[in-house]
Amino acid sequence: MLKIYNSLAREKQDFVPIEPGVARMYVCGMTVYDYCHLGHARVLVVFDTVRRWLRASGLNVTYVRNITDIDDKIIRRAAENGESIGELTQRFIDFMNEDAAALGVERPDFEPRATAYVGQMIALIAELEGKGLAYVAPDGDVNFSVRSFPGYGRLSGKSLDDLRAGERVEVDSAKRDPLDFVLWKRAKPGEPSWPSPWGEGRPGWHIECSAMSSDLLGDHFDIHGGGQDLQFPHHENEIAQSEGAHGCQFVNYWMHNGFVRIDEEKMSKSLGNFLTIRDLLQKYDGEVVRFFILRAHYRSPLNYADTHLDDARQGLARLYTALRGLPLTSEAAAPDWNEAHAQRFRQAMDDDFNTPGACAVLFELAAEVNRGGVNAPAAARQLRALGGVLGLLARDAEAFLQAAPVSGEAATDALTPAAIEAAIAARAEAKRGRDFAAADRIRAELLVAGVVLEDGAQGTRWRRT
RNA sequence: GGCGCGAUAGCAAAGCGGUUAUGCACCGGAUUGCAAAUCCGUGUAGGUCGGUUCGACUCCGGCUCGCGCCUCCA
Repeated sequence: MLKIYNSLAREKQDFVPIEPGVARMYVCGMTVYDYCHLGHARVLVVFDTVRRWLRASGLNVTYVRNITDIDDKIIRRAAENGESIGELTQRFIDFMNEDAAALGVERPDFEPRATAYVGQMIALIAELEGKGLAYVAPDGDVNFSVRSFPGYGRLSGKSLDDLRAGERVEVDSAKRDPLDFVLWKRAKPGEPSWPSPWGEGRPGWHIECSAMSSDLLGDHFDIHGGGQDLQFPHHENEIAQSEGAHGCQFVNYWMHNGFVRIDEEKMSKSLGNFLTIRDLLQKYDGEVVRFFILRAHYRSPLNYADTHLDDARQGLARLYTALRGLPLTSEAAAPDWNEAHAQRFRQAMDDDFNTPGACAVLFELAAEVNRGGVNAPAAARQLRALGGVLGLLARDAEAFLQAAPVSGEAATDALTPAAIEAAIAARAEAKRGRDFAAADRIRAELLVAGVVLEDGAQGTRWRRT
């Protein structure tokens, strides 16, 4: 039985889908005005893995991840660049898709763009206005009235009075309560706008997700995910909008992934430690990055450091080493769920997506393979199959182990496979003449170039460090 | 100020009231011309003080330290 930590209940709960055999999930995606960073990578990978596990559990999953393609930052960035909003957002949507693919993230079933759902947003706002939950402020914006929605603060565990007492809530005279938030922004000159019952304007951020999720998944669905930082106010506001408008429960299970830190410091542009996925892929294989993310539990903080990525690379290399010689089948094979390792794997994943525990099982399988014996071939197939459930180990083992650096200095200097094979042949010749000094010199030179040799019964194999 | 989370061996990271997590690194052995890879093995844990218990890393409480949200943010 799958258990999910539900942020709403603040405890692990059995996952019971609304419709038996079906899981509907929505995850807050990117605002597309810049490159995706490591924090985005974590949301991408974590919920991709959630989706894969739900599917492996036999559920028919519908996965929606939205794209915010209209917002203050986008408008500003496009103006700075002197390009249209459409050009800017499309470019970064393409980059996002490239980055996600490098991390082994599958495309969601739906990737709705906010600008394609303005009609639904207007309808939703009108609904809220009709129910007395929204009002037109003196400045022309339409705001949501948090005081009119009982239960506001339930997800974040905040009470309106506590929030009001806080000093960081900005006082805005146009709002009846400082916590009220904008549903519809009145157009300013030169900004993109849409016609509405409240005049020309554009939607607020929070209303997007309420409109797109109910349109694609219904007014009540199973799982809603996102980064921890969205719990308040974004998700709190989504609940207020959706439940306020529809009068029914919005989401059954709320999932929030933890933050990424860099060298024990919060990742931020001002500290200059802001890592984009692109930067990271210069140094590390996308699958290594994915493995790094999955080796920590999704709710824990994840600290980035080069040494941790190096560790992840070494670990993944161990798994791939165990898969050497296993032919790659065109169809991803399903695991044998009756087998002991698979059962432990399932137990871990069923416990709130305990991917570190699941990875441990992968290593146990690798040891089983390496030990040899009659069970080794089955263990290798099982290793590949269970890895596949996590979106890992889908490549040919030698291809992974011999993969050259993608870019940067290391890529330019990297020896070609042909050069390496030539060196190996020269070394074999030296060995035949029992000139071990010459053979060792060749091996040492290759090692300096990042190539390790392994002499085996069937000749010499190589891999990159 | 309000609300919440965490502290596990050199590093990373899980489960678990009594029996090996796991990975990286390290050490010993096997293997190898020597290595590498692999196997076998040893060692290194559970912030601190107290409580519950026959027994606690695991439950409860205090303390210390670290972190997050309360503002756009994955």
